Amino acid sequence: MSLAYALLVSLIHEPKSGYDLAKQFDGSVGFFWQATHQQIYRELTKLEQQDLISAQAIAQESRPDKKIFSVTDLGLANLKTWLLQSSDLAPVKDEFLVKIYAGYLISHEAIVKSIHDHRQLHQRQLATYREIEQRFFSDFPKSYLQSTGEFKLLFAYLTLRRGITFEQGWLDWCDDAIGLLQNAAHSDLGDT
Amino acid sequence: MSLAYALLVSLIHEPKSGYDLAKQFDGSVGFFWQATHQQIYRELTKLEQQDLISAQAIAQESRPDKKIFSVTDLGLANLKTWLLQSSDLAPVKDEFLVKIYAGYLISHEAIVKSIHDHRQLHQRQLATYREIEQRFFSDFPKSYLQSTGEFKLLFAYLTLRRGITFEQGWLDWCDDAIGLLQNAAHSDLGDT
DNA sequence: AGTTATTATTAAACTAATTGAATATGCTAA
DNA sequence: TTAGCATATTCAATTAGTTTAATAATAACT
Repeated sequence: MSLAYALLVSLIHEPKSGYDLAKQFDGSVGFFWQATHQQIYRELTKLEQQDLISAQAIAQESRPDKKIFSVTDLGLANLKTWLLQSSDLAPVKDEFLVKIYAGYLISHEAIVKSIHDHRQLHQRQLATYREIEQRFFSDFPKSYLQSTGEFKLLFAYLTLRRGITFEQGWLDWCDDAIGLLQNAAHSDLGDT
Repeated sequence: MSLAYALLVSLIHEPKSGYDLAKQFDGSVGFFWQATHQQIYRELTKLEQQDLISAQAIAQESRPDKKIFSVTDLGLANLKTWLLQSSDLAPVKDEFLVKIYAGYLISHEAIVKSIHDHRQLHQRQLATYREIEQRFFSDFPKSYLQSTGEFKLLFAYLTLRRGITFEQGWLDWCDDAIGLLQNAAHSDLGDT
């Protein structure tokens, strides 16, 4: 259900093909809602049947032909209705935290290593966000407050900021956790 | 796949029935991995067939009979193997962020209201975590470093800390976002 | 010339997850 | 006393998501 709306949001931001959507939705909606190309193409077919989007066939010479999808008036109306509905908290489903919870079952070193590895993944994700920030939002929010109208950017900026503090929160947690585990290891060996 | 391991983790922490598992797994694993009772009962059946867990039928007088599941040696071995494998970043799937991204399509007031509403949900979740912290971990990590052996608690504490900073991060973001939107609204109306 | 990579879409099979009930027992409160 | 609630589990149907791969066109490298 939400996938449909995520696609509408991406398409209203900028009309595009299923292939474009499959590559990270467009580098922004894709950061907080992903799906495989299979899922996307199937959903697009459904959305077209419901007249929420319409396809424009583009014949290409140097590449296979493609279909560019745009949101219809009906689709936009549907989307706006959805936007006004309140959202539940997104259920957290984090395999890594399940593993941490059961960390007492394996060796200290193994857990510290897995936290360290995981930290790197978050570090990389943060770097990606930082790049986007520099490239597109280096003058936010100062410059924003002088110009009017381009609200699209403001909202993209808000979601980006959430991504950044989320990843930073993970990095802090990893450092914290490794510290605690090393303290625990020391007090286990040293102080008797 | 991961559901199976989440169940094993919860059951190794403490053997319990499908019904118990369905009520938030046990108030801890359930915070970062949830499933409906349907899903849980089906998965338990599978796990039993694979000899990863074993059931003990408990006849009860004042209540319907139940089955208490425990993790078998095979189950524990499987679990440990899984624990040693590295985890990908948990994919973020957050409907609320999709709505924020499309916030420019609806009125300023509507967005601010939805952020405010969402903030309350996170506030409540944070309060839940804080209660758990006070009830079970009020002396952490100080007291922990003096005692040895009870690693179970340490790891539960680590996951709880992640939950707390996650929710606090959301609260900060909401305040930030509302502030930015109100500034934007002011500069729109006031400064011409 | 042939292999690999990228763009672009579709098909089929399967697994996981959600939704809505049904069933059964006994307790509690109107 | 009977309606509703908490415990406890199971069935059926549907929807969502994953996996694997087929198809097709061209670019780009070797």
